[in-house]
Amino acid sequence: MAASKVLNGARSSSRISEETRDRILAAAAQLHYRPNATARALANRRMNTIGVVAALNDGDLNNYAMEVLTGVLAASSKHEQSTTLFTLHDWGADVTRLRGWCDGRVDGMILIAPTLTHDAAASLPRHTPFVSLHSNSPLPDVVNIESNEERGAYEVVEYLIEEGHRRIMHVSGDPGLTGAERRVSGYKRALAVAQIPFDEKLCIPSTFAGKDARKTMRNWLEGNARGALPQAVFCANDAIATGCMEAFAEAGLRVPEDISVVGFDDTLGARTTIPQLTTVRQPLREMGARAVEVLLTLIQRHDGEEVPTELPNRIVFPVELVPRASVARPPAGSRTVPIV
Amino acid sequence: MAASKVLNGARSSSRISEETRDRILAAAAQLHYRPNATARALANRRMNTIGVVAALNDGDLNNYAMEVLTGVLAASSKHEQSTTLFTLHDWGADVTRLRGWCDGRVDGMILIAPTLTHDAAASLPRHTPFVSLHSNSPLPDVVNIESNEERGAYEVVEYLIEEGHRRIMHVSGDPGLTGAERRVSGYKRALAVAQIPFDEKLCIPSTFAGKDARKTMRNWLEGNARGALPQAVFCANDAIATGCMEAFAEAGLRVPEDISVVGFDDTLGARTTIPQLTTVRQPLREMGARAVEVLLTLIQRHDGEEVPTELPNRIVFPVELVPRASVARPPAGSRTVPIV
DNA sequence: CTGAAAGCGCTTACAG
DNA sequence: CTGAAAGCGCTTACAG
Repeated sequence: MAASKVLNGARSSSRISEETRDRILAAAAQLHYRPNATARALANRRMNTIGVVAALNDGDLNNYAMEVLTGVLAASSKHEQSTTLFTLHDWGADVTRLRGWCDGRVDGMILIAPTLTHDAAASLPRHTPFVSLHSNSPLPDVVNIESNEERGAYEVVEYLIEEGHRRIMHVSGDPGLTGAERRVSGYKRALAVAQIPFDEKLCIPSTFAGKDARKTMRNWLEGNARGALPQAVFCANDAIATGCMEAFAEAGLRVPEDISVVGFDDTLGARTTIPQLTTVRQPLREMGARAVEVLLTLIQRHDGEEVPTELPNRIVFPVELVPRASVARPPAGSRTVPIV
Repeated sequence: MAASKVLNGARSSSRISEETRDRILAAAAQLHYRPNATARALANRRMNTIGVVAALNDGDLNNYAMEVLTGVLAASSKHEQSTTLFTLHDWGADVTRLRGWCDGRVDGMILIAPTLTHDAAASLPRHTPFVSLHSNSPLPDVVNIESNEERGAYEVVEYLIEEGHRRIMHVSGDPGLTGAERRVSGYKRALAVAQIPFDEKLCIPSTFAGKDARKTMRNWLEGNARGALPQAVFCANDAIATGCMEAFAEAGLRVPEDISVVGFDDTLGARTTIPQLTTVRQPLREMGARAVEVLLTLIQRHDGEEVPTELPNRIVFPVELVPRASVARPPAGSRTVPIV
């Protein structure tokens, strides 16, 4: 009836008389009428909800995902969309679950740092729009939001070099992940530009989880003489940096007096270490917010609305060096690598 | 048709012949049939989704809420429920929004640390079941999950006293919040038992946000002579403790050599400070998981199912002292308060 | 054991 | 400007 129009407000403005309008409103108020979201969703084919999918490490969301989520929440609440959060343990094993969630309970999905095989990606349902953030590989028909990681890595290593460091270690993320590889590239490029030879023994593989990095660094410290210590460590993310700082503290090494440390991401954790961490800021919240905006236009288009916006397959955000207290000039007597 | 029964599986087991059953399944597979969640929800009056509501500080979820959320996510995914996350800025101003979310899009709501006035609480819709965690005041008809905060505060202060501290500062949470007050009580009680007179000047009001605590402690350090320094600080949560540790680091004070610090909650942040933080563990994940279990039985009951479980209004979880590296015996020459 | 029918609570052409 | 009707895609008595 007309009730629907009136109650949905602005939409059909003028076509109802003041009187019936008031009558409807009065009745609604008296009956404590509350529209039902599921019925509305069924009729509209629109749940006004967006889904967010992230993998859990050790049972919890990491700081990186949290930052992105924060941006997503802000943007979707601005657009009066609910956001439902789905977690999985392993992108490979859990695609089936992911597919199952695309049953109309959400209008679209944001995938945070998915690592999907080509086949898995191809099996994603076509009736649900997707946006990914930092996808490990390009997903067909999915717009991917990423940041200029290689450049960030380059800049932070360049910065260390400018501060006088030459013997710079890199503790990298999970081997095989694009994000990890891009940081290694940036690291190598900065060394090359400064004509510092790349030393394989200073490029230590680890994972993006802080716990692993702590162990990795502990082992390294046990297995190497004090003289082998680098002047600075470029860690592939803030969690790794924190893990390394813990290992250094245990070994009696002071940051930054004995060794400089830099991270990547600029998550909340980067500001609660002591000293605060020099890092490369990825605008994760903005990226999360943008994911929502993009997804929303994808959903409109999917609904058949004519949306003029052009959408590229990739959106690349700039990164930014954030100097804080964890970097100092190398200690006077520290061993340096001769310029080749 | 019978299709519904077959596709919903186990439910009506035997009453359909093998043959039609197979026929149905085959057709479903061939048509790529996917049940629609909103239609199902409308018919069942059950969305299989639970809502979580938390307030934002400075635009993001704090570590406390994160831990709870993690527990909620684990439990709801175990029960094959989605969880949608709602954020608000102010419990007082946003009750209207909260009410609006109770429109069938979720089957029940978990409120994380709500601070609702009596009136606001009374205005919560009766058609949606609620569970609260650490509610600031008892909510009518809402089961509240909390922990033994007073006892936790008592135990950690007692521990500091056992370690030889007598001049113990407390940096408290937001004045007026029950959680903050309970910690103050425990602090006072432990002092009283040890016959240490309560010194108002050592009970510093702050807020549960780490940033504020950092400022609070900075100001305190500037306004007080070094001799006035306490031997130990009991902080009302881990974020406050981290903020204080930062202020101490800036002032050149070493933890725990110059001053001991303890926190409360045992969030992830407690393990990434250097030194790691001695704290009082609240089993936040378990509490979040329990909230889901309780809410689910509330929902069943609401649906008219006979659920035998008795549900108390309050569920109180025990807390546990977690000694780590941020506490040492007080420095030899430090000023102590004479026993009265 | 199976199928036709009504209903969940909305929205939206469509005919007056 | 307004109201009666059909439809969104399921589930569940109910009659065969």
